[in-house]
Amino acid sequence: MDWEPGLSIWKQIEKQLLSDIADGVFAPGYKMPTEMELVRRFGVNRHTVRRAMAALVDTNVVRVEQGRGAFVQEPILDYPLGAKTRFSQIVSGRHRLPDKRFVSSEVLKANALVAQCLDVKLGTRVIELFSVSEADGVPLAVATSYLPAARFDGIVEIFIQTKSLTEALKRFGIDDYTRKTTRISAALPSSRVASLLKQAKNRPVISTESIDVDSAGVPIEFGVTAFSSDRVQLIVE
Amino acid sequence: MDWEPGLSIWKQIEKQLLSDIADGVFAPGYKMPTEMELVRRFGVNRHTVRRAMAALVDTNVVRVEQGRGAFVQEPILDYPLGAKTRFSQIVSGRHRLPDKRFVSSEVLKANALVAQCLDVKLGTRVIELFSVSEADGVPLAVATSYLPAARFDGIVEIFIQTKSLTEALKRFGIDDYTRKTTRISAALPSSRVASLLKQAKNRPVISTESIDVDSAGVPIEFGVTAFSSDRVQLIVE
DNA sequence: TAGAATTTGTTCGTATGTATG
DNA sequence: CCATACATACGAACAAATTCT
Repeated sequence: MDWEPGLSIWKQIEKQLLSDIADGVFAPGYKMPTEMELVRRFGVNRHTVRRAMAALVDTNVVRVEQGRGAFVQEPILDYPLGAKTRFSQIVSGRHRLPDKRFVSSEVLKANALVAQCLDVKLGTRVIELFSVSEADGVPLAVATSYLPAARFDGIVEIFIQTKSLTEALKRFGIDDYTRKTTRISAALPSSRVASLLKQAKNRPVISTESIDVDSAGVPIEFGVTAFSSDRVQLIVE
Repeated sequence: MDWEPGLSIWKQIEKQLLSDIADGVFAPGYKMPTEMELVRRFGVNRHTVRRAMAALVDTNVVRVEQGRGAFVQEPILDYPLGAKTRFSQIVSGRHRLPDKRFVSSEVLKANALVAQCLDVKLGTRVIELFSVSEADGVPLAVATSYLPAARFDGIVEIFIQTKSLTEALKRFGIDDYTRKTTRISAALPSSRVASLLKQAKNRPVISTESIDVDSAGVPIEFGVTAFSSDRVQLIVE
């Protein structure tokens, strides 16, 4: 690399790395070269490389983790939390292609939490449905939904076909439902969730618990969702 | 330890540990004895101890972290996110004693994010104010507030006296202000934030960015808050 | 699961060029 | 011309976190 006079070397390196990222040489979510590799590539001191990287961290273009490396920040989707927000609408409204992948489902007896949230008796049979929400093929969240089995028998098959819970609920006569309350917390993902999200186990997830009710106010779904904190931000108005 | 007949040993151990926790022998947030220590204390096999611990994890009384140990879960404060929610009201409403500790403050020039959120020119002088919000002496959140320096000159001293930003803003003629939007994400804390929160660096925080506006709609404060995810849960109606 | 290797973070020290008064 | 301050750039050593074997 030959240096233009008048502009400091670290700024020229910053510029070069920035254009590499823009060109997709280093893709979002993936690891950047190590400092030593960049030292060799640019033929400068490690401090100089670090100065350039620090500038990229400042502008939120990359994120650095001690002992692991530097990673290109992914575009963050703003996910508004409202009574009627629907995943597919939000994602396609951002000009990204939404998809909801079925993972697995099971019928089991409601534990204390599920029973309370769905307002059913302890031990009532409920459907547990795992799915992954994606945008442009990148997983954004893994959702666990609980629905009363008696009322929604066979909904899983419809969900697999339509890839939409909203759509599946319509087939059961529920044209409209609203989000009641949402509890928000943060946690580290289990290895299963981390692998479904295709993210490192040490990156946190935003975890939400929410209850959807039909127009009569009867709970129809209790959902636990883990959002990748690197790819999604929740917005409250 | 002598075992009562008719009740499985692991349940008796669970009961004993539960009462130890209730008695404060193991305090919230602190480490439980290691499995091997419990094995020696109860004179049983490690599997029996693990069975009891698993029950405590199920009921969310303790949390275990691989390689670190088991920790007594702390009581989780539900923190409603609303346009007019005030920290001290929420905490005292839960019959806990709120406190807001001043940490440090500084006057500096607004960077891009701060300038945009406060709707001021880049480089405008702003007050940066760090504080820790506590309930019963336990830190719940560290807050970083940015206020335009020109309008709120001397507010830091008032904040230190009154321990309340709401109160301090009143002295500047702001009797009422509302939260506009809140962005919610999750992250791992910096070492500074972790130590202020008195929590492990590998436990995530819930991070919020919010803008407060006065009754005329003019931004008066931009706040970045890191909530301990082990002690606080955000609630959206 | 214990230690080695890898990778980033921090702190010394040295030297150089530039702007300022 | 000199003194000072400041940003840049390089070198070496060690600390801390993670990953590999």
